[in-house]
Amino acid sequence: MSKRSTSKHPSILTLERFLPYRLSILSNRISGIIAETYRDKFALSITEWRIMAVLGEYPGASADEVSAKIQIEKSIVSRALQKLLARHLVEREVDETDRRRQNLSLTKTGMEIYKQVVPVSYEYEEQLLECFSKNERETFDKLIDRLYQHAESIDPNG
Amino acid sequence: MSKRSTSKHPSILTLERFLPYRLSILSNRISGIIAETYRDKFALSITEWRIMAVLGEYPGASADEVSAKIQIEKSIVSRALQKLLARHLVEREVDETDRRRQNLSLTKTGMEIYKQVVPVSYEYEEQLLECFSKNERETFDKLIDRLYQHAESIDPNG
DNA sequence: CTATATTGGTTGCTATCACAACTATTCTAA
DNA sequence: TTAGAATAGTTGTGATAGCAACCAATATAG
Repeated sequence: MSKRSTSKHPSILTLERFLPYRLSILSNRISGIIAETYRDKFALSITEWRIMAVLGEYPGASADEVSAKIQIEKSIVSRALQKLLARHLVEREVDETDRRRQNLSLTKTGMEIYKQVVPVSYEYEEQLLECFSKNERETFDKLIDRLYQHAESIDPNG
Repeated sequence: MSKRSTSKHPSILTLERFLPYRLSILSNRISGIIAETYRDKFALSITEWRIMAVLGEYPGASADEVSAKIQIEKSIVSRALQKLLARHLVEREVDETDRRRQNLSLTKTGMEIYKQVVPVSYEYEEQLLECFSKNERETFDKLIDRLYQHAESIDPNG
């Protein structure tokens, strides 16, 4: 517990130096740029693209599995899927061994789009990482992963 | 401009290793935890808190300045402000030298809340950074800032 | 001056998100 | 078996985000 209310911190919060804020701004910026590209070039939202990305990696996944994978509410996945189905980028078939479940996969068209988006994404990532040396990339990678692991273990009411 | 379409990248995108995705997940996780605290303990949304944080740092700021500072659409700031005004956490007065402008500041109550939220925020940040050494914190700091600077310079249609 | 552009701020509209309720199917345990 | 819990997925609803249109005040240019 070891929580004390002595003033070990400043009494004013400088937003620009506050880690959660900075990560949020950074992430918004980085996602925003690529979201624009996905939208303009492929008419896909980030969520839609993430669903397709999962299906590219794991064909036959269920909506629930996709939802868990990309950490997006299943209702949101459900509605995004409706659009992808309507555009025939994704198809689904009822799993015969468990008729609650629907196995999802990219259609031929969906796969064509997928194959176009993948390199664009990698190019963008590459462009971002230009500002780091090889060493820095590895460090950044490691630190991000560690922070994520650590954050997962934090109890909001600790 | 030195863009090649030779397959220097894999043909499948592994979402979990894709930087923009990882940053987004990380940021969501980190903001999500603290959002819960703000909501439960102070009935504030992240946006509302950010507005208050700016006003704590810069009393007398205008809605436009707040909006620019926290990089949130002015319409969203406007609506969030309505709530803060209704709860008497923030007050505003028309600037007499420019009657379009309204100078915002925390009320007495708002300041009390502010003083409670600040240490909670710092504690949380501290808790997050536990997983880094002093050196790693500095490195992470530097890399984040550099990446942000760099991202700002990227042309989406480059 | 006065027409026009600019700026600070609000409002309308639509899309998206979060959460809960609901349907249908399958699993579990008496 | 069969009642109740669990699971896959959809839908309803309210809150928030993002964009554009808008109003009012001010600044600028002819």
